[in-house]
Amino acid sequence: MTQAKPQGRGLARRQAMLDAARELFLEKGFECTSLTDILKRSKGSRSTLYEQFGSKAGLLRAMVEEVTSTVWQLLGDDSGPCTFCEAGLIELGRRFVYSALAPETIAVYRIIVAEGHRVPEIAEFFFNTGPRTLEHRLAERFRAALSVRENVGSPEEIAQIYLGAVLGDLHVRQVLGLVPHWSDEQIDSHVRIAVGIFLDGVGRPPSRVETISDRPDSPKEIIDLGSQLG
Amino acid sequence: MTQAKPQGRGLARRQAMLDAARELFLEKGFECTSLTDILKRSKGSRSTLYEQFGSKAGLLRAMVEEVTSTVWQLLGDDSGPCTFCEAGLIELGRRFVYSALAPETIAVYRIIVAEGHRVPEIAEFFFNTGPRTLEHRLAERFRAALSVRENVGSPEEIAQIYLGAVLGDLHVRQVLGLVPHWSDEQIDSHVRIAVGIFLDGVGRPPSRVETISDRPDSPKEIIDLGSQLG
DNA sequence: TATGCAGTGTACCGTACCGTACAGTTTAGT
DNA sequence: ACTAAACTGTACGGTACGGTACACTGCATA
Repeated sequence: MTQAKPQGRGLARRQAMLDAARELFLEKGFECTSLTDILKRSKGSRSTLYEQFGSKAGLLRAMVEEVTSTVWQLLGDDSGPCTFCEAGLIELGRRFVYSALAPETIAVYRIIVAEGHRVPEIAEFFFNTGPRTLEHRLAERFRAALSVRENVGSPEEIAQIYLGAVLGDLHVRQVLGLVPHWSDEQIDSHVRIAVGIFLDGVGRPPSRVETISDRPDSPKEIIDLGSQLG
Repeated sequence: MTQAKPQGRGLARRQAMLDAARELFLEKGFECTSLTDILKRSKGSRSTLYEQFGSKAGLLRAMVEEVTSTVWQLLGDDSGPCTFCEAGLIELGRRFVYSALAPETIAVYRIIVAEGHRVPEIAEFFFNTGPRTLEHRLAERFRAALSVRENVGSPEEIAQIYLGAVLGDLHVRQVLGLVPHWSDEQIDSHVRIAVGIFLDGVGRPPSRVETISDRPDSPKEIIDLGSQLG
């Protein structure tokens, strides 16, 4: 991302300013970063900045698009693992969570949440490039893999629930700054558990249609879920 | 919330200012709302505001605490429906989603995300009062209801996954302003589906231990989930 | 070397806003 | 009715920032 002179001095200055903006927005947020801060770090001049981006919002827009495009790239290639075996769901979930929790993603998310009303289209760009695309790809596969059963909802809804389960509250905690950083082990473990529940469920109270012996693959662990009705 | 003269003029003015601040922060965000705006709406004076709250951040803090305390109140009473039958999980999920998507909650969340670094403790207050408390209550019940099975994680983790699944991406979409408002039917349907998956799962590929005939409660709908390995 | 353009550095303008000060006005208690 | 305190309204200071203007510099080409 930080490389010199793609072509001509102009683009080099543009990139330097984008880099400085990205770093500073990530460190201090958008509002608290002044153009002077950015110029101090990028060694550029005010005139050049306005020539390249037109306004502070223009700079934000360019920076968000750059970060968004690169951070979700992991999810773009279908050449990954198999998608709907358990291992595939785990690997996909891992990639999604890593992308969603990357510091750049979190910073961009913070900025969009705060400034979204001023530059509305960037929120759409962010969400469409990331979660929405993934949801669609997942839903497509789900549609092919699952014949619909009543009360189970559309493939899109199932995909949304899968992503929600896999992400849990990791994202909220990160965005609110309640956690310094999640370790790889924590993420892996969380995703693994979520996928397990997504596939098998935690088990239904025995007072319903099924009996324990109806589920020979996991008999003991759902023993008294139903006795808790309070 | 908007009532006159709890006791003395002071508290009345304080409440009027809090109300105006809540409304305006909700409409325009924190940064874009000036004290002049608030004073214009609350009919109060600048001096009184500083006497009551000390600073703009103090006003924010008071407003966030008020909203947070009231909006999660729905979740506070255990006298609700049974907690772990399917109906109970659905009802609890509904309440959680409604609280999380309430306009006041969304607005407060936006503000905290944007200004959290300036007033760090309010983010903690928000999360602890809402999701964290609920997670703990859920986990406690889960611990009692489920005997642990290997690879399934702690009750806390299961609770987090439950909340994540139930919320799906509704919250993100709302926060990013991509949706005007969710209808009650949409929320109800989403929660119902999520709880279904949480309890039963979507079904595991037949290439694993179980066979189709092992799950007589939902035989047809999981036919070729495994054939999709990419 | 001469020329022109791209980029630089800085000074400046207008504006918006937080926070304070202060004189005037309303309310409540005696 | 008198007085003290609470509240109002406004004006002002200080500051920070976005955006513009403009003179200056360095590099590349003819």
